[in-house]
Amino acid sequence: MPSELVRVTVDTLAFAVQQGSLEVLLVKRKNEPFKSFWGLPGGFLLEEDESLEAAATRELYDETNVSNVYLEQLYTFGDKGRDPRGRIITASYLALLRQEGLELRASADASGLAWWPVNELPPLAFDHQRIITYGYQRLKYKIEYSPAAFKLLPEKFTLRDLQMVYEAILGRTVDNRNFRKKFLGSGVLQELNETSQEGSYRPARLYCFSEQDFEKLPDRPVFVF
Amino acid sequence: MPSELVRVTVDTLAFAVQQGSLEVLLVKRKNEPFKSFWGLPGGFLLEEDESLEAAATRELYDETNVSNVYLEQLYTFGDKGRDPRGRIITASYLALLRQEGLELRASADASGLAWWPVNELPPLAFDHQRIITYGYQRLKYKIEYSPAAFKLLPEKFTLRDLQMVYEAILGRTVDNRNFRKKFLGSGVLQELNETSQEGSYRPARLYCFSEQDFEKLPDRPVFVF
DNA sequence: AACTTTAACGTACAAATAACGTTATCTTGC
DNA sequence: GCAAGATAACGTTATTTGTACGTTAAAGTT
Repeated sequence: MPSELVRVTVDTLAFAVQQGSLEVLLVKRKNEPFKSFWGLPGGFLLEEDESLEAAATRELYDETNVSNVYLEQLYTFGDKGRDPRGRIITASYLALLRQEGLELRASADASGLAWWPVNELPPLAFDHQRIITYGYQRLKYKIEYSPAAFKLLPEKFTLRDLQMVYEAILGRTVDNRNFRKKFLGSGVLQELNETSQEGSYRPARLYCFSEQDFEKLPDRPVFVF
Repeated sequence: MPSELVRVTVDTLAFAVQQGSLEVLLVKRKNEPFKSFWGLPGGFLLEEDESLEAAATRELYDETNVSNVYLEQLYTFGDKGRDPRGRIITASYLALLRQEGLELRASADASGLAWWPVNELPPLAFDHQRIITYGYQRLKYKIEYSPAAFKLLPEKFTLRDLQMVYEAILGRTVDNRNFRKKFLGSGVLQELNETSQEGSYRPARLYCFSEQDFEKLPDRPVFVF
């Protein structure tokens, strides 16, 4: 039983919503291959016994200074020709980031680090466009049957903030009144005794999401609009 | 940028439905590690530039003689300790098999090859129980929003056959009349001018599924019962 | 106090779901 | 040939959910 050795990388597709736009975190490459192209943060598996998710976490931290994020495996790409250096398999991960408190910092082997709107991406290195397309689709499904959207929001948020996340991801507007009704009736929102003073009009009530309360619900709510 | 080399395997979780029972195809291992344990058909990535799916197809053929099947990537496991030989990453695949025309044949390095009911599995090698649990869950979701169930049926089948596939996978009975209504109204079934003479009572009409017709539907049907 | 803007609540019809009942068609056995 | 038994196939109703709207409330601004 011959066991060929393989080079394995991890790549992380990190999303955040800012001002109603769904954005992807990209790194500008300083070295070949794909020098000066933008790509996903990621890199090779290192030490013996480093798990895939640990490698994704490490690379994301090294290349962007982002830590403590939600990570979920997307898909593993191993097609011939996806990397000019030969067969390199990559395990891709999805990360969902809260905008608040991020302090981006590029690593030494990057010439840039920036958020890009998911619908206005530059030409990308490797098959990273494919990974983004795949992960974007996954995210669209995910917010419909899981509370993933809350991972993109600060701890306290208004119903409007929540709706903007859904609209940014779905790429369309949803009916404001039906949106409220469904979320308020689902039992996943905890009403706070605070209001937000964002605009200069009527302040909106703040809510928070409780993972524990969510788990206790008799059956899983669905958030389709 | 040091690039550690990694051993990579593929493992395939093959399902079939027989007599109303959802079964998993397992191989009894002749060699260490986990000698004489049952496990999923699979093995190491070989030649340079063999894709993951190609390797899964090859291993499934070599170890079970099964070919021409639907394959879909499940998840890639790379935890420390999942293989006693050290860090070995495995990409797992889901296969859906039609019972008809299968000619199982074990390879030389197996001491057994058999179908096992998904709910009565023996102790399994590596983390294969985890892969099965994961893939079983995926299959449950999959038949609700895709025509995956048809991949487990012969080309011509009765509504009863179809319902038995759903019940075997969901692990519960569903209302016969609502089941018929939803499928007949969904537009995915093509009625044939033939009947099935299975039992010794009233013959049932045969249907077939057309992938092309399915694609043409205005919106995707959902098969939740 | 009137105006503007966002927040929050409410209503009506259509569609889908879920839980049932009934009729039809075949084989078997008398 | 006909009743019995079993599966196939069609139908009905109440309830829930979805969808498309209209209305009122509360803040700041002028």
